[in-house]
Amino acid sequence: MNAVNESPRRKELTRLAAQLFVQEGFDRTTVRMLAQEMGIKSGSLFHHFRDKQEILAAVIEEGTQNALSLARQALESCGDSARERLHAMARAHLETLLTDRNAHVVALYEWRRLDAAARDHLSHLRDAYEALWEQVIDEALEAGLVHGDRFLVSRFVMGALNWTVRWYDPEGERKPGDLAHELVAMITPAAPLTASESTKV
Amino acid sequence: MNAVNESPRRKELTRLAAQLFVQEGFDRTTVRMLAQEMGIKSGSLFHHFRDKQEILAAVIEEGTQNALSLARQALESCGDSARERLHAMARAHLETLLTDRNAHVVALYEWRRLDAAARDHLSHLRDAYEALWEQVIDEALEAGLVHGDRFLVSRFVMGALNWTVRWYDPEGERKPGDLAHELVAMITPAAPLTASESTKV
DNA sequence: AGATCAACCAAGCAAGCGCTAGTGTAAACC
DNA sequence: GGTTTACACTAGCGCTTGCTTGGTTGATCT
Repeated sequence: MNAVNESPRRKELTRLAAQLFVQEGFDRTTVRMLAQEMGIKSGSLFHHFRDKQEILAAVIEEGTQNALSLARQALESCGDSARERLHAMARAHLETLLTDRNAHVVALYEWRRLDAAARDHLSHLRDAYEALWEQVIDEALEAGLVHGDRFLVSRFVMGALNWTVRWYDPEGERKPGDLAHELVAMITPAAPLTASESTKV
Repeated sequence: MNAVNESPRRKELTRLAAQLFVQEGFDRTTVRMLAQEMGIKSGSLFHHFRDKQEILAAVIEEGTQNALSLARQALESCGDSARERLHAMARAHLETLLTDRNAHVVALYEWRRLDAAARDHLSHLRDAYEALWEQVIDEALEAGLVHGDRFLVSRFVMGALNWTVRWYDPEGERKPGDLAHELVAMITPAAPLTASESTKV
């Protein structure tokens, strides 16, 4: 009912909605489908969410919050070198893309379906996340680890990472840490790895 | 009427549809909106296309065909070095992303709305395009221009390039050639440019 | 014991959807 | 000169959509 309400029930419903939104797309997912997946009738759905849009906003907010806190955590617990921090960010990004896959796919594909108010609110969250990235990229540039335009490098990196939802297979052999390692290796001149890059959580 | 029909009229309608699909998304674009944009009534639309899905398929096919032929052309008219070929591919990719922006955004975002038959047909086209990329990436790897896993490198590069539709401003100062140059520079160890990279069409 | 409240349901409304049927008309073809 | 073809129209069918309304239930609080 309340927009700020974060009851466990609502969280669970949000998780189910995310799954359906990924399977069918937001527009093709009807309130009746959502209700059935949740084990209730379509009318009851509007007790938890004001309207369909609010469900979408809840899904995206959940995913973005998780990404943000995971990234902050990763930066706190990694080493100080620019290379380690870059690797930690990439790895955190890929890990949240894996664990909250549905929410992030929805955020990437259905962002435009948000109404103006929700988009405004959520873009602040996203900006906070991207600011972390720009900071780490800046450090990498200053350390001479990466070369090029600050704006372009961060865009290219974000693109490479976000594109992974298209082809990454969580059941496969490659782990998020491996992908992060390969990406960092690709954009930096060859240099020996520090120990923490292959072991740290 | 015919699916293979490529009358100028149909091409123009396809172009208009692409624009609307980008603005509103495929599902939210009604046949009445499409018809109005085309200056006809909604019923008349089904003289040109069997159903709404066929319009989507036409939009995506148009864009992919253009990308494919532009890429082939670029590879034919560029130098032989791995670096030049990589740059030419990236530049061609960005140029078609610019000139056929609407069609490509639709292809990226609305692919899943295609029915099985259309998806099957179009995925062959897309595979042909991606094969060109893998070939160029292979050459770059063999030449020692780029290091890393063949599969991952091509995915990362495609991601970085396709992500540009999110932030690239065609009115800005950066040209497709500049972006391609920056990308190639980012993923290859520092090396002097050949003359053709900054002048060739 | 009475009041409150979250959570749900049955029923259905008004609007909009993709698409069809049947018709008109002007140009192109034999 | 009659037939065909391309392209457009009007009218509306059958269905689905997001959402509302009014009411029931069972747990919790006072």
